[in-house]
Amino acid sequence: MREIEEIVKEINSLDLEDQKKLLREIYPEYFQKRKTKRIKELPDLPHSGEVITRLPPEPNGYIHIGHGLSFFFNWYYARKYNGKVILRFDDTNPSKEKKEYYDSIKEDIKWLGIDWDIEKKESENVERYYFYAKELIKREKAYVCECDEEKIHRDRFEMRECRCRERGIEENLKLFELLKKGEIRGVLRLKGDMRSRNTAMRDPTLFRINLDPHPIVGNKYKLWPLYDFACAIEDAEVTHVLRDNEFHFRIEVQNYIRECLGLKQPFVREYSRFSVRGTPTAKRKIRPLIEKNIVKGWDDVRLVTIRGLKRRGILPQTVHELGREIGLSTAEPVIDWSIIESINRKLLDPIAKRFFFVGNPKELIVENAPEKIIKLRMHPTEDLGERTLRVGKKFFIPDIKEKEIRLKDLFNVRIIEYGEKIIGEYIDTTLKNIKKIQWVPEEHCNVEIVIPDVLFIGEQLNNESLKTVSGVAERNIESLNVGEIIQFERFGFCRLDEKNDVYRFIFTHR
RNA sequence: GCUCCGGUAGUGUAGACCGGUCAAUCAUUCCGGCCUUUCGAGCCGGCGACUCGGGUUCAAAUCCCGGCCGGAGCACCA
Repeated sequence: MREIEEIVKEINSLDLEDQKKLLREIYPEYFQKRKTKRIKELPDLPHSGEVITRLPPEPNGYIHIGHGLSFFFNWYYARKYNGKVILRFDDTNPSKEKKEYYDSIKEDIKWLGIDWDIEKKESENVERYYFYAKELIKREKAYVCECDEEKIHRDRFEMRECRCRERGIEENLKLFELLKKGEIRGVLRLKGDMRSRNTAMRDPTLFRINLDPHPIVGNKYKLWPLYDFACAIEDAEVTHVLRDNEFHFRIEVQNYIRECLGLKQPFVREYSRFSVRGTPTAKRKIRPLIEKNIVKGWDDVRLVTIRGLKRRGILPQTVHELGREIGLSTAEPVIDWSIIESINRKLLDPIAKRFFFVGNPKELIVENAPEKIIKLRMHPTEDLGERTLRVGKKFFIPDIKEKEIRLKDLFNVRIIEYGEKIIGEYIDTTLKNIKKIQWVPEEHCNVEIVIPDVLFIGEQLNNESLKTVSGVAERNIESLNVGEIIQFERFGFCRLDEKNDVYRFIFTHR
């Protein structure tokens, strides 16, 4: 070993060039550039046997891109390892769940291109939670506490154990039955560790009484499990839990509950919550914006709710790609819209039909223009079919200063007069190196394009987060269906949102 | 406040676990150029980063300690 040290010392005493020279002689491969081009994939996870993951939405609102990414990760690994996906509604709070959201969430998940093998609702599993609760009581790991909320709080803060903790098994069992009937006030608590540094471990509440009717099971139950308990039981059936670090401190609790009950422990992997710059995701932040009419609803195109993204023209696959890009990051990513747009553009470019559109148009009259019917490709390189345009003397064009222009794909025009209308004269069709402009023939559709921008710049509300451009487009857009995403050449990708006298589009991105 | 977690170009990300192919990856933004009957796509090039300070070591983005900054949690919500 001394020899090695001496050799290292000797080599280190050489200067860099000499070291390189020496290395070139004895180990030339070192200098060959290693190509590390690889497609971005999510890292492997430890697994053996069947893989089961879960998507756990609470049916209390619309899901957003954060849920979408979380669902994507869980779905991705289940599919990668030929496992199963459980869609599980975490609906154990009768005061918050709403019937309508069960379906809307399923629609949104389907739209994302994410499927599942098993669907369940925790609200339909309450008897099972009761069973395990009694089991915990029998193992002296849980007790009924009749203290009020405030005292429980204080005890927790002061790390003091409650006297309710000393009750015997039989009494706890009896009180638990009364709790189920709602005949006494109180909660079921876990015998955790009141001195734990993790406050979540200080005898957390497992069940509480809630008399509100539940959208699925109505008034069947008065005693409802809390998140940690229901989740601990349910997650014993999955092998991999991928979730954001909001739940970091609950892992210890849930693991402990399963340990007490002799249930299996899933593999847990956490990642950070992420956000999109200038765009709120939290319901409590979005709701006031809706109430103040700053955004138009949960599907507002400036939001990153799944509905908002869909309306804007973001493709489901873009969410998948974004998931691969960010990965199970433990930093706190703040995604720029440009990254979403760039991914989306690459996916959209080969499949979006092209049409002509002119914003803020001016009229151009070309007196001696030959009337004709022309055919144009729907896409410059892909085979998406053709479209026809009938052209005459009258055109709509953007405002120009040039003396000579070429109407793209048509002919050259010499400008004679600039006024309210522009008057021009037909030259010829030979391709010249002059400015090519977009145009729309006399037969046109009126178009409005809504252009979204970020809602917030820093903490400041962006007053110009929604702009509108009016203009005209070729009549061929009449054949489009609402929801189709096309490209208005030299303007950008747009999604048809509404088809009336005026065609309303949402600007997706350039 | 307390407890955890994190910090690589403007942004996202690879590398870190296992120190030496890192003179640091890929993408995005921005800027040039090429190509194109789209200002889109594509191609080529450019700018641009290891949070700071100490320590360990022949050698630190990588290991250790501390500061700074950011985030999360601290419910009879999930």
